[in-house]
Amino acid sequence: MMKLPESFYTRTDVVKIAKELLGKVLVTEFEGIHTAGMIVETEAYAGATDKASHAYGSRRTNRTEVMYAHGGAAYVYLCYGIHHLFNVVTNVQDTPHAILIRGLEPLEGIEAMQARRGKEKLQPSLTAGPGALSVAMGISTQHTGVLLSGPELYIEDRGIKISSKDIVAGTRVGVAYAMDDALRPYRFSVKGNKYVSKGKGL
DNA sequence: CAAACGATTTTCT
DNA sequence: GAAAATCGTTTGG
Repeated sequence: MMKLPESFYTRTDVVKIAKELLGKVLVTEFEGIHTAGMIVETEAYAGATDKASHAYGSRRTNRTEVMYAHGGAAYVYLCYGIHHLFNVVTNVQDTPHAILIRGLEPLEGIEAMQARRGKEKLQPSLTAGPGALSVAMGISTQHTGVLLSGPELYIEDRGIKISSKDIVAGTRVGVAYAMDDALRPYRFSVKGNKYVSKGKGL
C-alpha cells in the first residue's frame, strides 16, 4: 500500500518500467469516488527513437509537451476524437518516454466504473483496452500533466508480484504505420488475465 | 486557413 | 470478422 516514488518513474529504461508496472495498482479519487484497478497490460513508447511515439524525431508540439516533462506525470491523449488514452510519463526532463496503460483488472469502485461506462454487468470489456479503462477510471484529457503523486491520481504498490514467467512480451497494437518499429516487443501483459485487451495481432 | 489522420471501440453482417 | 464513428492535433498551402 505504498505510492510509487518519483524515482520509480524517472529511471531511464522505459521497457523495464513498463514490465514493473504490471501488478501495480492505478487509483483515482475523482469527485469523491474511489476507483482502483491492477495494471495487467502496458506498452512502452521510447520517445525520439520510436516511430510509433508521438514524440518520434524529438517532435515537440503543444500536445506532446507533457511527455518532455520529468517522469511521474500523466499524459492523456485523445484518439479518434472519442477515446482517452492514459499514459505514464517516464525518464528525466526532455526525454519524451511514456508508457501506455492498455488493460486493468478492476479492484475497487467497480460499481462506479460500470456506471461511467453505462454497463449493467461486470465484463472484461469494462477495462480491457486503453480507451475503455480511461472512461472507467474517470480519466480524460483534462488530466494530462497531472502528477501521479496524488492526491487524485496515483499508482501504488500493494505488494503484488508478477512472476517473470507470467509476463508476456508481444508486439504493439494499432501502430502498423510505424513499420519496423511496430514489431518491437514493447508490449507486456499478464499471462492469462481476462482484462488484457485482445488487440489485433499477437 | 483548410485538409488529413489516428497509441480505438463499438456495432453490424 | 470487418467497417464505421468522430474531432483534436498536425501538416501543408
